[in-house]
Amino acid sequence: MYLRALTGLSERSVPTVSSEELAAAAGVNSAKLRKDFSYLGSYGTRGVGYDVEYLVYQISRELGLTQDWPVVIVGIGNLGAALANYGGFASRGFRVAALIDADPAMAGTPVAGIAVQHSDELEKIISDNGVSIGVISTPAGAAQQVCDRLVAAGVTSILNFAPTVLSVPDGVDVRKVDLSIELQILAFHEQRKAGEEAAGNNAEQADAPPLRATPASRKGPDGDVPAVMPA
Amino acid sequence: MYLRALTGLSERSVPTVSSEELAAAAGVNSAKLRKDFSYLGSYGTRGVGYDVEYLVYQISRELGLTQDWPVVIVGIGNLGAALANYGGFASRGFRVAALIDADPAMAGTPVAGIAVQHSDELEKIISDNGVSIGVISTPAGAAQQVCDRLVAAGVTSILNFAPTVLSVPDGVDVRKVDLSIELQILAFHEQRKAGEEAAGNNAEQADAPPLRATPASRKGPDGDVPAVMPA
DNA sequence: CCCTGTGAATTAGTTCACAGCC
DNA sequence: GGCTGTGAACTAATTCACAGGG
Repeated sequence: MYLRALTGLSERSVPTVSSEELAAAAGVNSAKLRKDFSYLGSYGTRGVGYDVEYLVYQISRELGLTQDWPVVIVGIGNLGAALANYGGFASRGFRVAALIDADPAMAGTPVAGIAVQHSDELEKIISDNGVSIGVISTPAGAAQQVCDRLVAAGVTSILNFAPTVLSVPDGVDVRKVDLSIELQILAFHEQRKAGEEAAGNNAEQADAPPLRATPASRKGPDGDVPAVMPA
Repeated sequence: MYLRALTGLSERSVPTVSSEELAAAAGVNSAKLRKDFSYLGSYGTRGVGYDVEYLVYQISRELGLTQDWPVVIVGIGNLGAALANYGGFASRGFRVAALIDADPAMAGTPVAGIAVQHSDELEKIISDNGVSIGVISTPAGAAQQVCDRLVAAGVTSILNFAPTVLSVPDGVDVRKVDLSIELQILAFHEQRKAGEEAAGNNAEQADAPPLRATPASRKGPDGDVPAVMPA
């Protein structure tokens, strides 16, 4: 989050920022930002602020983005192709080492400038390129099987776009991206906006989903309107 | 999160779950789950647990997923097409009301069974369909302009896949999806795995990024290894 | 004098532990 | 007897507020 804000400043050639400014850009309290950064080291200058470029580098390094991460994308449908074309990867140290698809007809087709390879080659590709991160954008039915092969071939981190829960052995990380979750969050806020005819509430881009003031004790079938929760 | 776990149970026709079981499936503590659910009402039965279908419905309703949300997708490249084809939307109450692209050559082309419409029609489509949620999957350069038109036409929630920060008036929600963030998180854990030659650490799919034990006081140029933070 | 870095104070979130109900 | 619902206890996160350096 901080890195994204800093990258923006960097692009606009801003040389330094104060915790106050950067916190505003990132949408957090400045004390929180200073405390967060203090865990990385003392990279600021009292009376001045933080050097943007230096901080970008330090955060990138801490996040492991200064090294080269070869990744493979398995499942080159629309989503796989979109990911292969996604500009944000390269600038973060991610290199698309290979695109893999089970469809023999796809083999050889260039997507984002890289020829798609058949899944028979999966194990060889992983070991030849020393890939430790795999992206799964196959249909749900194929995901677990692909996952098992990736893991057996040595992949230890998996980004799963398929709508299935993957099971993996200990020591392997899986992160699941559900494209509808964000829409659900928007719909939730949207619903609350609509229900705000009564009180004179403030509408903004809050992230917390307020519901009810106290644990409540309703029961029985529904029908009523969402209420209000702590914070 | 709970809803996803419950949907899985529902598909396997499991009639009831205890807080313990559901908590395990969702990866949280059972007391937390019970407290969370208590904010929605008393939907469990002591000695038995929660009725899966009933709970699915109650949570869906609270999240606003039992109503129909027409959405438009603007920018029908690979990503837009992938989103249009994404199965997870329909099951959550999201209905793709229209696909919009600025390229006149795209107009009329069916994507996911829906004919792409030209962006000249944007305002009319929004108002005819009562759309309040828009998805932007255009290139970065077009995003702000599209956003402005959506907002002017009455859209009050925007899901932004373009790699830009959008500015919107008060009362409009924007959520940004950065596909590389999840990869960054994986890379971070991956880096930490690699750096674990020293201590006999436990590797698992932790979500928290541990860094250093105490605010620290290093300075000067880099070169050293990530350290360890609170929890 | 401005702005960082950080203990102390405060606020929020989680877990415990058990009364109460099925 | 088993499991929910929830105050109380505990743990974590955030913010305050200010000493101290540039």
